[in-house]
Amino acid sequence: MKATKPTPTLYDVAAKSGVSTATVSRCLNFPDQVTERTRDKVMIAVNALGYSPNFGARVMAARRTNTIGAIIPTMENAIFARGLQAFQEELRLHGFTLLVASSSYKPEMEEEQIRTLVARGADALLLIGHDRRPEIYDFLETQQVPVLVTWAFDRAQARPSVGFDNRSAMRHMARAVIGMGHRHLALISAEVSQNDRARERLEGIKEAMIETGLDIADLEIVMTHYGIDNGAAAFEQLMQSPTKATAVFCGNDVLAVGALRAAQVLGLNVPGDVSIIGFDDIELAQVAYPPLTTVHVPHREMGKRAARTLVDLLLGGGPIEPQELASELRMRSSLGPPPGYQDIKALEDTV
Amino acid sequence: MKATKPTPTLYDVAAKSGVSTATVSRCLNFPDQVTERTRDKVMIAVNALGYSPNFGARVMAARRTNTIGAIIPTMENAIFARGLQAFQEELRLHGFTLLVASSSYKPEMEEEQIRTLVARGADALLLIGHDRRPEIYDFLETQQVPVLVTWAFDRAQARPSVGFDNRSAMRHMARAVIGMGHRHLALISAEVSQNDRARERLEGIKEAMIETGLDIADLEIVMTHYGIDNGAAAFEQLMQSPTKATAVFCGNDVLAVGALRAAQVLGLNVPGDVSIIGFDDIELAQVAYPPLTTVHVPHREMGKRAARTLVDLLLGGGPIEPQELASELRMRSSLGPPPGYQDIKALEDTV
DNA sequence: TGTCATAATGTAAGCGCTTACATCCGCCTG
DNA sequence: CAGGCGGATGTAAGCGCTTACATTATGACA
Repeated sequence: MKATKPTPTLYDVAAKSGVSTATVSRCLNFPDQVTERTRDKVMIAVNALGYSPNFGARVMAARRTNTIGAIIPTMENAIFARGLQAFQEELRLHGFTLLVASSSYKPEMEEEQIRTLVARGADALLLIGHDRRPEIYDFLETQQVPVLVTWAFDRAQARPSVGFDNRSAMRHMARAVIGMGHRHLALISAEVSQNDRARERLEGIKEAMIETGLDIADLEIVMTHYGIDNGAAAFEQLMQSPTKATAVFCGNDVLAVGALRAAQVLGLNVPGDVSIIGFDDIELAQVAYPPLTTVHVPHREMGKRAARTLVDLLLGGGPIEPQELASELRMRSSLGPPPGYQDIKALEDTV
Repeated sequence: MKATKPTPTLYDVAAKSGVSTATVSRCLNFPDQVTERTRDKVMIAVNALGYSPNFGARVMAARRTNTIGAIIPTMENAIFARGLQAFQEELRLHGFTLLVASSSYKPEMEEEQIRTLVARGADALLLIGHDRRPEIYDFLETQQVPVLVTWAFDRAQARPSVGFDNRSAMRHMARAVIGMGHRHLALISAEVSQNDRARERLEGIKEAMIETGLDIADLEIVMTHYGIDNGAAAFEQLMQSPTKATAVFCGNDVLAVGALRAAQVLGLNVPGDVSIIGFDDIELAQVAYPPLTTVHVPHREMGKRAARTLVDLLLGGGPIEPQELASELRMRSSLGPPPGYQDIKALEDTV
């Protein structure tokens, strides 16, 4: 195309500084294996030439890329952003680079991205959630690319993960909601068939209902895609149902904010007429009106730990240590007692 | 580390299918240069062996990575997320991969990231805004890595950009605000010294003030870092000033949402007591309470165009065509007339 | 059937780096 | 002062692929 002045190579640096290529390479990769004198000579040449090592050649010769790939469902909102940022920062600290791709919550797309990242030489992969065709895991195994799952923690799963227990987090929240007196519950969720996180959150609600003697058949569920507008539409749909729920759980904060908006449009008071509960605790949750009761996920901590885990694995070689992080309930004003509520619980307590 | 069964190479495939390595390579890269018969033979071998080309080797031999790097100031909030997502989607369509890094709004960090991405063989770079030490641009030139600037558009700058004119966008907004009767203006901005976007936005306000006969010395400015809490703190500071502003511009929506929250805490009615104006129009802006008047930036379109531009450049080789996109005012309820306002403008109009 | 343009395939030279191994040098020991 | 040792440096063999160029097969045409 344009063959102007060629980029300087290791040979140029070696020639200019009067040492061998091996020494230059060592200067760059293992500075302490080289005399200070030599190192200075070399660095001067490096700077003078504006030399920068060729990635491809380096990868090929060293047979590793120092790159870690991550595939998140979406970049469009802040759900994964904070965790990913922390992940990246930690990786950088250890000299690794992050390669990000997003799958738009589509499994086929995720598979393609996995293949792409592997083809690009990712030394390891960070994936969100466990649900995935076994073929993919086989492929990863064949290619000898280690995988760490995050945003979920489930001992029952074969793959190691660094994350939190979606089910128990949601169970805790549901208990709190039921404890406030709510009996008519609803859930706006993502499709659960290929999303273990969504499925686990749903299960959490069911478990809490069973514990407290509610009939899980009464849980009204609307499945939709994540998105503010979808959340709003789903909420409207729920409000048209005959058994009007007094508490609407949402699969994440984005849906919940949509629900909040729809409530406003419908002239419903939150939490006076209906309570709305989110999940994730992204910035949106605090800023929404009214502020959203939600499950706080330790995004940054999770990202950081995931990075450390992967780095340890890649450098040390030891097996991955699964880690469970705690999530917390953030009680804000979008949750209150159901309309016309008398303190049944207080009554029960006296029994 | 672990030297189990080695990954199959192009040679293995060639041997297994009884053709030369060149033919295998062509099969994979330019299928139509090869007979169907041969192609089938080769593909069978590829599948049988589970062959996947080695990225490093490919990069080295072909001298390009099909990777484009982007450095954004932050991943933590949604400011750049949507644009980046669109950028990535479009790149993917053309077979390019995106390498993202974030600089936390720190110039030194950005420089380091630039070097890292170049070292990783990015074929081109997408950068936010123009402000950057000349040395960096020199480096990029030496390395022959083309750069596209986005999130800004300024004909006066040497580098090509695909974006919008921050100054004129803010000028339009300021005109509208002044037109509503506001005379006491304030701005919460990021430090402008190394941020041309922030600087241009400030200039836009000043221009509008000059146009309308206001004294730019009266514009109260608080500089802070982007962040909800910083926005809140800055707003509180402004509200303590003797000449209380009736309209507070914010460098972006994140700051504005912080201001909104601070107003609520201070018991100020928005826009009754004070108007608050954002910039960017991210999701937060619509969801905030009251909904934020802001400058709508065509994030997705910008990302997409930037991707196309870079792809065209890399494939076609033609020079980069700078493109200016339009931004729009989004008038929502956080902006209203100043307290006790009489319609001076209507009066003026009759003159 | 022989020619010749054209398409298909093969040959082999790198791409720029890392690293195992060889060499060299300086200095300590006996 | 010879011998030996260890640290610094040099030599050169690949890493797995692409691609310019050489060679061979194909088939249209006279």
